[in-house]
Amino acid sequence: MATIQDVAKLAGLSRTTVSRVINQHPYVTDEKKRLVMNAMEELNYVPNSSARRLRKQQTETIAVYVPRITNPFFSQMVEVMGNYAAEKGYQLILCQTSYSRNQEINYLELLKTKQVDGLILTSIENEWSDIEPYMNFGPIMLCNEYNDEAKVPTVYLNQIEGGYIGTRHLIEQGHTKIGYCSGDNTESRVASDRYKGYKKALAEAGLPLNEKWFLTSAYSIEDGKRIFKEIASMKDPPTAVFTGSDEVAAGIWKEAVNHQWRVPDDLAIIGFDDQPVAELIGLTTIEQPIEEIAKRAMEQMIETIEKKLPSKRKEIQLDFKLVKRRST
Amino acid sequence: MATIQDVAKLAGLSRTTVSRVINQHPYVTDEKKRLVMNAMEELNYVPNSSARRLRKQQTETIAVYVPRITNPFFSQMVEVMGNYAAEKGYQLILCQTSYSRNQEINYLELLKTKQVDGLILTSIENEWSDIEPYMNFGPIMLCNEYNDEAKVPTVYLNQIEGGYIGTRHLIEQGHTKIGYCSGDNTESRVASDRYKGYKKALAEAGLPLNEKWFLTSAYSIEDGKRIFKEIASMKDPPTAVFTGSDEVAAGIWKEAVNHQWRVPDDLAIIGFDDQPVAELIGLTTIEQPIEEIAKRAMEQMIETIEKKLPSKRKEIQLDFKLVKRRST
DNA sequence: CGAAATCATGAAATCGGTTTCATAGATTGA
DNA sequence: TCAATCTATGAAACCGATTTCATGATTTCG
Repeated sequence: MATIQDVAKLAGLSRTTVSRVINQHPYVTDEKKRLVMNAMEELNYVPNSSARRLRKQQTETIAVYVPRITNPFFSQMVEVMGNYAAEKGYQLILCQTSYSRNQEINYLELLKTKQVDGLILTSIENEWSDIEPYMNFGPIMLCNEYNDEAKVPTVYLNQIEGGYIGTRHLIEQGHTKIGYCSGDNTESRVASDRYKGYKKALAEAGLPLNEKWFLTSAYSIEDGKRIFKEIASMKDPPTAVFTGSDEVAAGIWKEAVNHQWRVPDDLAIIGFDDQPVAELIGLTTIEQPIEEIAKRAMEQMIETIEKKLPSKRKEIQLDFKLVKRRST
Repeated sequence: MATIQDVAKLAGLSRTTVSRVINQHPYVTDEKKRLVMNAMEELNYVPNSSARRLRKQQTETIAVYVPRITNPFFSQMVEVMGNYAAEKGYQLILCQTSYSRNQEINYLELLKTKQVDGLILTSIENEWSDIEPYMNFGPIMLCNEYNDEAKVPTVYLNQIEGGYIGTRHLIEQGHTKIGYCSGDNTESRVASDRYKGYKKALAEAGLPLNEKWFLTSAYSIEDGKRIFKEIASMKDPPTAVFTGSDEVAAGIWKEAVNHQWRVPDDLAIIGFDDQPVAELIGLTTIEQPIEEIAKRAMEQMIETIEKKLPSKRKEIQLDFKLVKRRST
C-alpha cells in the first residue's frame, strides 16, 4: 500500500503539500497540484482512514441503535438514515440491542473508545441515568424514543395523539367496548403516552375503562394469535381492539378468521405503523412518518457533529395519520 | 480524555507496561498490573480505537452490502450477521447499494481506505471484473450471491434446486400451465439458476415452455398487482405461477382476490423466501435457511481475517425447503 | 518605495496507541 | 559455577496522516 510519503517522493514534494492537495487546501500552485494528482494516480493511492481518524479525532461514522433490524419499523428507519448518512459522507454502524440492557451498554463503549462520532438511539433499554455518563464522550440523541430526563435532541412522534386518533376512530365507528394491546415496557414514555391518548378518547366519549380489556406482552404475530384467544374466552369481550403494532393486529385477525369471527363485524382491529403488510391485508392502522423522523434525526446528528453543538434538549415532534381500511 | 500516557504517569510506569496490561501480555508482575488497573479505573481510561487501528492495521469492522435493508430477506441476514459479529468482537458497517452500480463502487472504497477489515457482498450490481481489483485491499466474500469468476469464499443456496422443487410441486398439484416471475437482473446467477430449475422441472414432466408466461420486473407488492393484471388479460393464462419473492406473490394474490379469482383454484401461487407475511396469509413458499447462510458467511469472514487466509474460491452450498400452505 | 499582507512550501510536532530493541536481574541447567 | 534462558521493564521507533510553525517569495497598498 502506498502512503502519503510515497506520493510525496514520487511527486518530488513534501508530505505537507500532498496533504494539502488531498484536503483541497488553498495555497498550492496548479502545477504542484497536478504533480501530486499524477503521483496519486500512478500509485493508486488512497489516504489511510485510520491515520486520518487519529489525527483529526473524528471518524465520520455514526452508530444507530435499534432493538432488532428485522422489525420493519426500524429497518425503514435505518434505510433512510443509512442513505442520508452516505450522502453526507458518513458511515453507519448498526447496533442491535436485542432488547437487552447489557447489549446496549456494551455498544455504548463504541462512543467511549471513539469509534463513532455520535449515537442515535431509537429505543432505550436502560435507565437514562445509566446512559447519561456516556454523553461526555460524544453526542447522543433520540429518535422515536423519548425520555423526560434526557438533555439531548429528540425527534419523536406525538404518541398521545397516536393513541387518541386510533381510539377516536373506533368510537366513531360506534364501538363502546374497546380493548387495548401493548408491549410490557413500562419505562418507555412511548408506551405510556399512547395509552394516555387511548384513555383520553374514552373519557371524552364518556366510555368506561375496563381493565380486563388491557392486554399485554404483545409484540409479534404469535402474540396476536394468543391475544385473540384471550379475547375469545372473555365473558364480555371488547368489540374492537387497538393494538400497538401491525404484526400483533395481523396475528389477532388471522386467528379471528380461523375461529370464524368476522372482521370488523365481530371484532374491529386497528394496527399501528402502517407497514407494507397492513396495506396487503387491509388493516386500518396509524401511519408514522418514518422517513421524515429518520431524516430529521440524521440531519440533526450531523449538524451537531459538524458544528460541535453542545448537547441540549431540543424536541422535534411529528404527527401521525390514520389510514382507514377494511378492518374497522 | 485520558491517554495511555496519563495512565502511565499516574501508575508511575511506562506506556509500554500499560499497553502490556491492556493487551494481556505476559511478563508483567501482578503488582504492576494492579497499579495500572487502578490508574485506568481512576482516570476512566479507555484505549482510543483510532490509534489502535492505525498501529495494528486492523479495524475490527466488517462491511455488509445489501441492496436495501428493508427487504426482509436481507434484514434477517443482517440481523444474524450483526449479532454473530458482535459476539466475536466485530462491528458491522451497513452499506445499502440501492441496486445502484455507482453506489456499490463508492462503498468499495471503504476497503481501500482501510475502514473495514473485510467485505461481505449479498448481491452484486457490477461486473465481477469491476469488483476484483478491490481484492488487493482486503478479503471479499459472497453470501447468497454467487459468481463463476469470483475467486472468493461463497456461501450460497442451490437455486437450481429452489426453482426445481417449487415448480415440481405445482406440477404435482396437477398444473400444466405454469408461469414464472422474476426480477430483471440478467447478470446474477441466482436468477438464471432458479430459472434453470424451473425449466428442468417442466422438461422432466414433458411440459412446454411458454414464453408468454415469463413475467419480469417483479420485485414488490405493487409489481405483483401489475403482474396479476397481465395474467388476467392473457388469452391463455397460466393456472399457476412461480414467483421470485413472497412480496410479489402476495401482490398477485391480493389483486387476484380483488378481481374475484379464487386462489388456488383459479390461480395457484408459490412464493419464495418464507417471510413472516407468507405464514400470515397462507402462502406456499420456498424457505431459505437464512440464519445458517448468514452465520456461515460471517464465520468464514472472521476466520479469513484472523488467520489471514489467502483469497480463494470455496463454495458452501445450502439447500431449500418447500413450505406447503393454502395458495397451492 | 517600503511595510504589511498574502501566497506557497517544507520541517517537525502531533494524534495515541503497539512493537521492537536493549538491558538487567532472576532462574535454569550442564 | 558460569553460560544460557527466562522474566520484567522502559526508551525509542513506528503506524500514516494533519497541523503548526518557520521561511521566503510575491503582491498589495498607503
